Amino acid sequence: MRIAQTGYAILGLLAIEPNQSGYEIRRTVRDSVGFFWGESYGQIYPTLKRLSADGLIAPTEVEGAGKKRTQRYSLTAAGYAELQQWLATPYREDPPRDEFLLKLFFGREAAPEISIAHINQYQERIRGLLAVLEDLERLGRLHGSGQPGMPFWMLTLSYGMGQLRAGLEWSESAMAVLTSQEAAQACSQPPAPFAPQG
Amino acid sequence: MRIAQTGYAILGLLAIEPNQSGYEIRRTVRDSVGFFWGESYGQIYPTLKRLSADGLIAPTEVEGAGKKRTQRYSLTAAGYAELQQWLATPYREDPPRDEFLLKLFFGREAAPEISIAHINQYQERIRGLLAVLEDLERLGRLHGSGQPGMPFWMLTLSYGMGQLRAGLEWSESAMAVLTSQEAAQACSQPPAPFAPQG
DNA sequence: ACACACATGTAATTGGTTACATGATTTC
DNA sequence: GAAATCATGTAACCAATTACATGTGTGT
Repeated sequence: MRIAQTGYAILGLLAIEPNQSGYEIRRTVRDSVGFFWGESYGQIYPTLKRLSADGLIAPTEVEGAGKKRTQRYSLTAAGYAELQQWLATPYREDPPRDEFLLKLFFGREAAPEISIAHINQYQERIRGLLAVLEDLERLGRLHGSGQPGMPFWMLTLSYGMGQLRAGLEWSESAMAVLTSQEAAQACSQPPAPFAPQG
Repeated sequence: MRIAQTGYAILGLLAIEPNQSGYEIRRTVRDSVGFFWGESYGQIYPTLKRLSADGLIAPTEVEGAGKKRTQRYSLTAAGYAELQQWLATPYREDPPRDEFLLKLFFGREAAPEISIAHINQYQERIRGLLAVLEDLERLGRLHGSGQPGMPFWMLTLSYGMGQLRAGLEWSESAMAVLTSQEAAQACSQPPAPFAPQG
């Protein structure tokens, strides 16, 4: 009966909106929490089976048949209890792994243009995400009254926006550094000595 | 000859400081890039073997023997080339998974105190990290002249600090929201209906 | 006719963590 | 004498991604 993160994500989404299929859950994830959470079909469908077998969710509605069939699920009381218990425990602080920062950290082993390209990639992604979050916020303000989860959703949104804006600001100063004399000089110095036998 | 992230992390660290053992590499990771990167022994030692077999690193120094023995490695020319090639490719944008935000997103399914506890946990972690980064920055300024990688290291540091400070600021406003009438009200409303068969 | 969204699922692979096992050396 | 750090390594496990397989319905 051990449940992984994906399981709790599904329980939570079904608590907000019951009677969803695997396909719909995945779309909901993408469109609402996509900027801080992701799920793939390869994870969702088996997890749905598992949660159902454990009695934490139950199939509610079936539409169509055979290859064209939509199976929807809802939370059971046990599933809701499980979700609440999970919510009540401290969140897991998993080890960070940021390849962007790692490449930047090693930046002096390459030409400055390489790091500049990474920052460009970063800025593009950030700007894209920021646009998405702004849309999300606007939509939330319009259609969101009556939705009891809204204050919490907005909290995650404002978190994301704060992080993104800070990242964008930093990236400007990073650009300044990378186009400076200092960076060019650092990159032009010879690398540390190698071992023989290449 | 396919190398994973851990491999590149090791190559990069050996490019900065040659002649390091697995143990030292792990310490270096923890103490210098620990706020955005982590490595475990279970990953480091097998990877060192592999990189060595592939000729990207080579054993340079051995100290002691038997159970007490330190095996150090350095980059080969091929390893440095591999590192540079990796640096020159766009960084991988892996799917985000932030359990903190997920729990906060589902916050209305629990009592407000639950979410407040999460924010407290968050603030504590952030403040701890911020202190670490400030130390790191101070140390860098003192002993860091002559280190050609310094500008890049400082870039990752300022990135981290920017993110942390933005997070801290956000957390204050989040606290205000969570202690408000609005939050209490949202949490007191009944959950969405369950399926039968619990 | 073609592409895209709908819809469910499996299999292979990966890249990692955690726990375990062992022992020497240093510090309090 | 206990605890922490130094030091290397293996085995079990895990949760996830990716690619594959299959087919329907809708819009252009």
